[in-house]
Amino acid sequence: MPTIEEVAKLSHVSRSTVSRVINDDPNVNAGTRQRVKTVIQAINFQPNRAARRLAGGRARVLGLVVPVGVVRLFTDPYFPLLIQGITSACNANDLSVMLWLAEPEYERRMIGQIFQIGLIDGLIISSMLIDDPVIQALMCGNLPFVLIGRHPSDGPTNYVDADNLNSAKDAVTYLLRRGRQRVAAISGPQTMVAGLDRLEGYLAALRERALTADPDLIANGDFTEKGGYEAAQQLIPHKPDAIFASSDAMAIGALRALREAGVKVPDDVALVGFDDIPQAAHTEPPLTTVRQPIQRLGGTAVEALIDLIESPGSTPRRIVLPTELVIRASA
Amino acid sequence: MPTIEEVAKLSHVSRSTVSRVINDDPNVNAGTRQRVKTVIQAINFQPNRAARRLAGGRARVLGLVVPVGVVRLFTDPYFPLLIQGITSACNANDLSVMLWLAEPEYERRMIGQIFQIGLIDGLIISSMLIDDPVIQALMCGNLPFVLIGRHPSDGPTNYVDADNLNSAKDAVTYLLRRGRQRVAAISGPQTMVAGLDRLEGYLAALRERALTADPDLIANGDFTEKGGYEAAQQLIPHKPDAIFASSDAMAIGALRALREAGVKVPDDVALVGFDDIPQAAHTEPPLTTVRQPIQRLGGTAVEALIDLIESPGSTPRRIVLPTELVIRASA
DNA sequence: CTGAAAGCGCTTACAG
DNA sequence: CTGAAAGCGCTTACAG
Repeated sequence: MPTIEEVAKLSHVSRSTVSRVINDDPNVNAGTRQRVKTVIQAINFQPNRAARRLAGGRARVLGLVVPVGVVRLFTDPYFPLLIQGITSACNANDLSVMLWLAEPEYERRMIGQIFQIGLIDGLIISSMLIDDPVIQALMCGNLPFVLIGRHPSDGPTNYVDADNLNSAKDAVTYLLRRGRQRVAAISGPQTMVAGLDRLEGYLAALRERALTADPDLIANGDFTEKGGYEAAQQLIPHKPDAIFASSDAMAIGALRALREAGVKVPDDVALVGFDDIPQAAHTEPPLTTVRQPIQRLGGTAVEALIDLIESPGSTPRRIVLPTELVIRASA
Repeated sequence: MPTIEEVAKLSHVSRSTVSRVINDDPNVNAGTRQRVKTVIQAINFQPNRAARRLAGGRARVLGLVVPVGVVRLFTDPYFPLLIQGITSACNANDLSVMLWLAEPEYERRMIGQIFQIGLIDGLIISSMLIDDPVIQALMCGNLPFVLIGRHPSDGPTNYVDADNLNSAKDAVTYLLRRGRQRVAAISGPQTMVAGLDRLEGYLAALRERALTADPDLIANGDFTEKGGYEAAQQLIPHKPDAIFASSDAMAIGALRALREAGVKVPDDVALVGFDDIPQAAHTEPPLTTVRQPIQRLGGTAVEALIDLIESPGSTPRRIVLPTELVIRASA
């Protein structure tokens, strides 16, 4: 495995100069730079990341924390897509990814690892619970990090998020405009900001039309198919004529409950989901839903993090990406 | 961030001794060890992995290469489950995971990275093409690696695999025993060992009963739903009374083709899949299929790799995990 | 624009 | 059982 020392020898310069070339330091004579680059190519030199990091440079490695159990990981296409978006952006930027899937049993140890591992330049964290201790700890440390999904704290947290509130509001407004009178909501878990914001969007849409929210028309789900199914069962006796589900998985569960209850979609009850997962196009009837730019969310997070690593201490990055209401047959 | 130096100072020993304690070197006096451990606890010291690795020790980081595009990554629950199994085993062993999702455009660069990054102790690679250059390169290098899915080379490669050949053979034998006369196969891509082995199992089952394989009853798929759909369409005119599909995704595609052609499953055509993905239980009719222990595959790979890192140069590890034929309604 | 030197935080012979 | 020293492969002031 070639080292910087060998490159230096072969190109008749010092290690310092080779290091400058590697790091694109402008203070190198063009000819020298060319010579060094040729040697690097020739012997296929790649700087050792561990050494680089240790010496105070960048390892060019990002950490990614995905704190969900198996069930959601493979139930919900959100995560593969997100991981894909992140990986893709990292590849494009010559960065590697270190993945932590948080399992509750190991969470404490994981927190320790992530900080002190000394191996990563920054961290991306997806869908944390609002009061997750990891975020608290991170805010006290000095490792740059970007959240996927905004964090409600006042601190200078950096995040990238879909515009959950406004998309939910738009979706519900759409139902209202189409003449629906009793629009119900199946909310996501209120321990996650996405759950909170989507419900808030629902309420905002009602408020805008001076409608009062009916507690009987709001049922709690947990973003899963099963949760949506049960929530819909709870809702049906109260005769909604539309349901806004905070996730497609829950919408699909609701669809099942409605079918079982003999309720026609969209004739009796219009149904709108959130996410636009692949199955959404293949339900019966196909689901009208809010499309999140999941991969772009991941890519944008990587870019924000790179930015943050390169210019720390600048103003917090808080990026909100727009969504799109995909109208199919269910509403 | 505490360093080994501080631990040494606080416990009144040298850095060497602290290092020995960290690395469970038996040559440390019990009292000293206790004292050092107490200090480590007290200041929450975690050794810097980059430094450790650089100094010749272990970073306690494994690399994971998953060379598939988005489509398969989120179409196929195989990968999330595998990643989960690997992560889980790593957590249990205090190891971190570095993930590379190989995108074709970056594959060459990725290969370079993986070797020379100097950041990982070993590598797990899943579902490589048979002639993938990464494996060639890896065999020449000196980074310990374990394949998920066997490699047909003669070299001393280490792998963990499901028993694809025998499971496929058993599945087909099951169809034959139930009196099916014209058992067709939808094969996986023949550029992957799993595709190869499962087809080989099909052929072996026929051979065992002294039946000749009919080329018209073998159609090529690519492990996707679409591929299975098209393969089945190709098969139907040749009147099979059973189909063995090399993956559930393909079986689901075949089911759709059969339904569209008005062919009844299992009455007219019995259908067996492979994988036992979650949807398999919810098709109409529910799918009889071969269940792979995907998570265990991942966990076993981690253990084999740890083993390999700790005792390099020992005999190659080639572990084949048994599967299970899950009988539902389709055959 | 370039090089010599110190240092990042560890591990590992070596000597005792 | 323990410590002093060298070294892993880089980066980064510092001096020129």
